[in-house]
Amino acid sequence: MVNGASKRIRRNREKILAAAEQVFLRAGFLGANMDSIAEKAAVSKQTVYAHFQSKEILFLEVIETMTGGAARTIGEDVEDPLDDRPVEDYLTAVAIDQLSVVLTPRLMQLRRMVIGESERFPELGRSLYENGPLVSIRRVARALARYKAIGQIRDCDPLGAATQFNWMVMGAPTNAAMLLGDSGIPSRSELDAHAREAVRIFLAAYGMPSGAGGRAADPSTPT
Amino acid sequence: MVNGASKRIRRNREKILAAAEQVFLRAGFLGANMDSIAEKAAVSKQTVYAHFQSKEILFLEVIETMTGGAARTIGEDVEDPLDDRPVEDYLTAVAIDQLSVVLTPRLMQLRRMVIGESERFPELGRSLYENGPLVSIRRVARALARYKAIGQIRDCDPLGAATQFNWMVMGAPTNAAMLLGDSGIPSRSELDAHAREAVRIFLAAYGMPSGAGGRAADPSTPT
DNA sequence: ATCAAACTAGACTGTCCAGTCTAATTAAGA
DNA sequence: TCTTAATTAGACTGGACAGTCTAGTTTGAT
Repeated sequence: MVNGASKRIRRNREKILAAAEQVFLRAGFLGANMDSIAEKAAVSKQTVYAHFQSKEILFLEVIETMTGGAARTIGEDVEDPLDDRPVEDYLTAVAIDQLSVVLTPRLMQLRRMVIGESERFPELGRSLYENGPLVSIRRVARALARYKAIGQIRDCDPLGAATQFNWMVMGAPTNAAMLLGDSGIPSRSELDAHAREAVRIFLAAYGMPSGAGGRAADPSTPT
Repeated sequence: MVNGASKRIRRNREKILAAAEQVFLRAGFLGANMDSIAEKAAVSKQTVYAHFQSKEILFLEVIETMTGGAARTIGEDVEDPLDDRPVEDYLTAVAIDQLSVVLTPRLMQLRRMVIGESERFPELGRSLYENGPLVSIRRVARALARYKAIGQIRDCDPLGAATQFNWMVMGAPTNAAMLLGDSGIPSRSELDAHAREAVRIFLAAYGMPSGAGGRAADPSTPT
């Protein structure tokens, strides 16, 4: 080959990363074992070590890749509101988008792993926080600032309001999923209802008193 | 001794449990090692095994004790509102109480541990969920039902509203603490402000439109 | 004072596993 | 086709660690 990385090399690398992801997510760093990763990747143990110098390096590579990947996925769907949707519609769309991207078994397992290993690898926790919640919150804050400017929501600190909104939407389902396992992940329709209820509450507090964008608050159909 | 368990036996048992708690919380189940538990307890390894037949049994004992203990602590401070405090005062007191009980390094470490081991020991996750969030939520739901009956909040599903309230209060700080470590635990005054803001938002959505118990919503001073 | 139960130090066993080594095989670019 | 880098199976080393064993010591109830 003329310059580095033939097809086979890249393919093996991917196979190893995929296998390692499965094994690490299920067993954690200490519980995982390099022989089973090699076996699952259908590759010799030697090849694993040819690609990644140590268990720790492989682990970090897997987690960082997943963390970054998740960050990229969120926000591809709902672009910032350069359009002029009413706040309620925008917030509902964002909420549903986030819930359906984040509340998957794969990402919930990642989150459990990172939390569990956060004593051993604190930087992973910080990275997941900054690539996850913080990205979403900042995006919503930007939108809220714009909605505030055009008088669709009250005067408030956009970042603070966005933080509140974020955890009103994500708090209950993520915490349930953390402690109850993947069976704690709500169904699509539960998730939808939850998003709408969160938006309703948020706008009752931050929306305009009555006129303008926000419809009057309707306290029926709670979670 | 006349009947079982002399002082020494109980004392050793406590020493072992205390040492095990420290070691397990720091290192997790797999990362912990029985020799260091024995050493930290200032007890021989043999004695550890005389009290607890295996690492797993000791681990479960430690975690279950902590989980139950935490549940008992919450709610000792704020009794149900047999008194006739206004909703706002009651909810604020509950929020501050919960935040200050739950957001301690020790309980946050327990939570991280349980989440991290929830693949290996799923029952611990369920137990922590039922002894933690669920207890608080049900307590608030009972109170909300009463406040609804006396017309201090709107008509709503008390359990759903209590769930919303719980995660508005606990969502942001616990999630931050999970991923950012104990440095993510907010100070007493941040915690206070956060509790008040959560109550404000909650009452904007669930409180009575204007008169009665809830003061008019005031959107200044967000998180 | 006696004696049984609890405890001690520390050596020991068996298992698991990260990481290495070897010698042979395969594949792909020139 | 030739050559070189990548890969393979599997044996091997060394360390960590759960759990046991032994032989002797302390403790506390009677």
